[in-house]
Amino acid sequence: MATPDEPRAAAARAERRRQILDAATEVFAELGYHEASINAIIEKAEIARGTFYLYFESKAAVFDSILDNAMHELRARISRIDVDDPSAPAPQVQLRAMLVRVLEYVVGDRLLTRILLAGGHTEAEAARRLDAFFAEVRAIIALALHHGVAMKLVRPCNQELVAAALLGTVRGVIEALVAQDSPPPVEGVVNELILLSLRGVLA
Amino acid sequence: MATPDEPRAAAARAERRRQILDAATEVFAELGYHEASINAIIEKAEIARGTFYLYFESKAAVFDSILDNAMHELRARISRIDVDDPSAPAPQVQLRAMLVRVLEYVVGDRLLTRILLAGGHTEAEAARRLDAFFAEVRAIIALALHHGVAMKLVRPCNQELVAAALLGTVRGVIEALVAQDSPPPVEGVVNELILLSLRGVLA
Amino acid sequence: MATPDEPRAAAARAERRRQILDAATEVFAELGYHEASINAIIEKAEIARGTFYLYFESKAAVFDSILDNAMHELRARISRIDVDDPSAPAPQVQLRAMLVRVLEYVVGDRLLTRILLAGGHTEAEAARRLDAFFAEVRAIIALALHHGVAMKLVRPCNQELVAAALLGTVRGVIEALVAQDSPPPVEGVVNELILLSLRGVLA
Amino acid sequence: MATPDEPRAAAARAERRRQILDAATEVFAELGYHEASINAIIEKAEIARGTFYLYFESKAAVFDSILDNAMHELRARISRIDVDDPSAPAPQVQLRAMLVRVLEYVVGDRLLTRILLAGGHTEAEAARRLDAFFAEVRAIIALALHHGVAMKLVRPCNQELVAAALLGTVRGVIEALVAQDSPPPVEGVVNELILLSLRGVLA
DNA sequence: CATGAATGAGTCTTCATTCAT
DNA sequence: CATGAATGAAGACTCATTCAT
Repeated sequence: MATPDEPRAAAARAERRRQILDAATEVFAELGYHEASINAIIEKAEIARGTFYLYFESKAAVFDSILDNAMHELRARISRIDVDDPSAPAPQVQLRAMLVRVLEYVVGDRLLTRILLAGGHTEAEAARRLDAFFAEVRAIIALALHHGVAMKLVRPCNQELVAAALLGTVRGVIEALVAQDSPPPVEGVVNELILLSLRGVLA
Repeated sequence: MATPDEPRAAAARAERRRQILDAATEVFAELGYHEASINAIIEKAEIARGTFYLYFESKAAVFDSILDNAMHELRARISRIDVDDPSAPAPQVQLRAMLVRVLEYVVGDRLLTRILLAGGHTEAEAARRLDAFFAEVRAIIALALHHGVAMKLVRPCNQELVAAALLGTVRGVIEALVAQDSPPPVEGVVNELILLSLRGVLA
Repeated sequence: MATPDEPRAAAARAERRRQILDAATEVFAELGYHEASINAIIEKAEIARGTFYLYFESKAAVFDSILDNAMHELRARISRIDVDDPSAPAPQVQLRAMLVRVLEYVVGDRLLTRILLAGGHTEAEAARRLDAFFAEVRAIIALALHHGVAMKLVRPCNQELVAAALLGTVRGVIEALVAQDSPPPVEGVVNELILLSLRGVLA
Repeated sequence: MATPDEPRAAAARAERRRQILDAATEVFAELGYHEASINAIIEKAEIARGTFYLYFESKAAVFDSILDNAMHELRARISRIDVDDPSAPAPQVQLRAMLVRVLEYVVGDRLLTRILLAGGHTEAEAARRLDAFFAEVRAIIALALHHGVAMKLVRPCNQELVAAALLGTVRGVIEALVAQDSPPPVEGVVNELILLSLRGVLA
């Protein structure tokens, strides 16, 4: 009797989850982790208090889930630049494509991005994972620089430091983008970004 | 009879205030605004609950005071670059000196810096002022770019965007610095930073 | 499915509210507004701290609610005396009936009455409303005297002053009544009260 | 060396006490016992915090002292009416004189009177003594009625009850008086009061 | 599964009182 | 005597979480 309902039920469940996640995202983006109350979330999601805890075990859990999802999406858009495969596009082309993907995602979900960049989530677990994520990205950049230097494409430099700097550059641009109500087309922004960064590091 | 005591009393008061401010800075840096409890602050400062309220009217007030102080110090170290006065040092020299001043301050008070960069201080007033501060800095950078372009020193670019990017670059570097237990000498960092940024924008 | 529960839930809610109101009335009557602590109220009501705030938004709010209710009941028992309608009972009969109604209510809820007469409720809003209430009653008495004088039933007098005096008289009697553990039958008290007051003002 | 200073010192001490008492009276009259803070009192008295406790052992103590003083003054103005001494003025004359004395005092120190009538001083000791005072006055009135009945001057009545009523009458009038900014001459008020009360009780 | 009433630990803040100078 | 900095007990209120229906 339950069997044929199961997939339908699972779908319904996933939908519910989504509904809560969306409401929570809005609330967290607007108020930050601490000021955001379960109350605000369940009101926006139009569910009862207890229902919330049927889908997430705590306020921290929704927050982590939201962040995880965002980091997952970003990871999917960030790829190591392939310099070995001769059939791959030129490094600059790959870089540009990646930046376009990232910025488009980021601009497309400004709420999420705001949460991601807000920092100060004393929610311990989330803070740890977010740090880890940025460390990961920094490492990717550092590695790219390393390869670049080896290939004499990039000037010699303190790669760790420059990676941190470049990550900051991108974050600065993203912050500027998501702060605006109607962000400009991503293409132009990426042009500036690449111009600025590449000239800074190329040999 | 009371006269000679007055300055001493005032000094004692200032000292006490400092003691609280220092404790609060530590706590805010470690836990963020919300998780930081008055309890934690007074325990670290080794004072009684009431004493705290003798020196600050609320938790928000200490926090604001800490941030204000930091922003004040930073403002004092940030100066517009003088390109008109022929007796002034070359722009690049001025820029380097400024960056050294700023980074040295920032590295010297890592706790404060962490608070400054943490963001997500739902303390409304503080958030507002911090935003204003960064907007100010961004405006200074944008103006410098503007002059640079006019003087043909800087390549034409979207100055607002590049200013946001450069501010991000510096923040990225600062974050990397304050995250380390024993930060490297500031000079070298500034060299990298200048190399990276200037090459990115010069004509 | 939810429909039949709704009225039951509403009833349960009203009951809970009553339970808190009753506990609070006892506590306020015994200790006065300020000494009465939320703690004392919830202990007497045997509910948790949070539950209290589910039904009243603040200590002041319960207090106001209690007073409002008392004033409402009293207003319902106080009526202007009708001297125009020939089918109405004689003024003295109406007066007596009103006093019986009022005193019976007052004796029936001695706790409430004590709160009402206690005064000194620094709870600003409550104080304002209570003053307004007594002013209202005084005005009704003054008007009655006014009519009485016009009809030559009442001797000429400073009506405002006499109204204040008569209100005081009734309050004096009420205070005496509620101070006793087993108040005497209201009828006798009303007899004395009417005898005393009427002889004082009749022409 | 100390001896000749002693009286002077004692006088200074008494003056200081007075100064505090006056300030406290103002504050208590305006704010009531609970809202009145030691802070407000010492500010108005222009003394230091510790100094207050040199003259009164607690907030309750000042309050008690103020009330005691007021009750003392009133007691001095309230006297049993002498009906036995043939050389004494007629009872009604004595009564009138007493009421004039009382009302004049009461109008002359409206702040004190407000405190006296405010009630709701959860300050336990004060409440007890105030109750005792009013009980005392009520007893005096009851006794007078008793004598009056015995002498066939007063109609038979429930003397306790009527005493409570009459005390209420006077309180009602006093309240009306002290509520006004510029109270009317006491004589007229006493006339109304006597007319009202005597007619109510005379045989 | 959904509900929402109930819970109580935890927070900030006030203020009467003390005591070293 | 006078001072006022320091104290800490006590109070009102919030909000994440649980659980009986």
